[in-house]
Amino acid sequence: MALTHAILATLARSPLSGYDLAKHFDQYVACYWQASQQQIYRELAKLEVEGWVHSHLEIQADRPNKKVYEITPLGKENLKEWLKEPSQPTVLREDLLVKVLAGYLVPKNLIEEELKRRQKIHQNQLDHYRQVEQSFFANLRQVPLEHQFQYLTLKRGIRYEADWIAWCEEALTLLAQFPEECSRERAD
Amino acid sequence: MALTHAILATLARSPLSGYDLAKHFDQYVACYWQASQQQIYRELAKLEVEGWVHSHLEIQADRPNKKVYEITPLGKENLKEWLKEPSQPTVLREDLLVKVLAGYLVPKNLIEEELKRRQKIHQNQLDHYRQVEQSFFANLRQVPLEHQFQYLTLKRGIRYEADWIAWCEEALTLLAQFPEECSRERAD
DNA sequence: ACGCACATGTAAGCCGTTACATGATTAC
DNA sequence: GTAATCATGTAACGGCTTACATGTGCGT
Repeated sequence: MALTHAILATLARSPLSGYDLAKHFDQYVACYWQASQQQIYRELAKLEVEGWVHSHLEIQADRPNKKVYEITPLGKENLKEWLKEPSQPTVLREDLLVKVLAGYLVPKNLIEEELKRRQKIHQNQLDHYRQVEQSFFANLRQVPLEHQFQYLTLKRGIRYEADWIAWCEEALTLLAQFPEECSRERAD
Repeated sequence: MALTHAILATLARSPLSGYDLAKHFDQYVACYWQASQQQIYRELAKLEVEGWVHSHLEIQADRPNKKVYEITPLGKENLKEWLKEPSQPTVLREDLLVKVLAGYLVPKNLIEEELKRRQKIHQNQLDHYRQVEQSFFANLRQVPLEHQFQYLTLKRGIRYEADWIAWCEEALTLLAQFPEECSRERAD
């Protein structure tokens, strides 16, 4: 399981509370690892039992207190060991493609609208990543090494979104050439 | 849940046994929906209870008998209804990117090797998809409509793999420019 | 005799999703 | 006063993975 290591890898860069981790994940890690707040809290509790992280309460005057988690030397060792293991490509499960596969069963414009909707989602995400790129990685050689590695992951996110947009465009073009007959219902 | 609909969508094209479904998934559906044999068997049992598919035993002389599943009109209605619902992008969970993020903790060549290994995996998959493209979709306008839609999904798979390869290449190039210091261990 | 492809399942455990629960502080 | 943000959790359910279990027929 790798949520464990996604959290360890993030904490290795700087200590964070569960809440801040969740926000960080949403902003920067989402392009390759999505996790809910609930998952993160549960996982942190486990990690602490294992001794891979430890926490201390940070008293805040103006806000609710927070529990800040830090990676332990043991946790860091564990993370390094994990880095050495080969990793497998993710299993893919993409609803939209299943819908495209069965698209001949419904009116053509239904699929077209769905493709356009989807294209916009990826465009928004791409815009977001590009903005992060501009703000934090404008001059790559002057940022700390950790951030240079982070930049590689951001690049992956950028490509991923751009690739989706390109496919949507391509699919829409091809769809336009398909015969209209798909919109007709058959008796069955 | 959409394994249900991935199976219905496949059975809508032609009846298949659980075993054949699993093989078909591996060959053609894997680029957007991966499912194990176990999942497929279990799901088929559920689908039959719901009345969305029904099965009959096909006696085979030279091989073990098989249970062939067909979609029912009710199942097809259900599938069409599902097609009308908007779908969300998949959640991503990519180990390799977590490893890249924490890559500064281990010797540089370790990450490089992993990237090269990964690039090969995607190259192999891409080669496979291109071969499917050549064999089945050489002249798109002469294949039945169902296959034209399937072609769109294959195109997604092709892009996906090509995109991974391109990113690996890019990441390797950038990595080569990173300082060597990452290979040094720090006292902590 | 052995391994492989064909063929169908069960069971345990883990992980992720969703809903629920609580409570403080800030801004309007 | 009420909505939003900050902050931390618990509980139930369901799906997915992994391992196990069983058996046929073909090729070598």
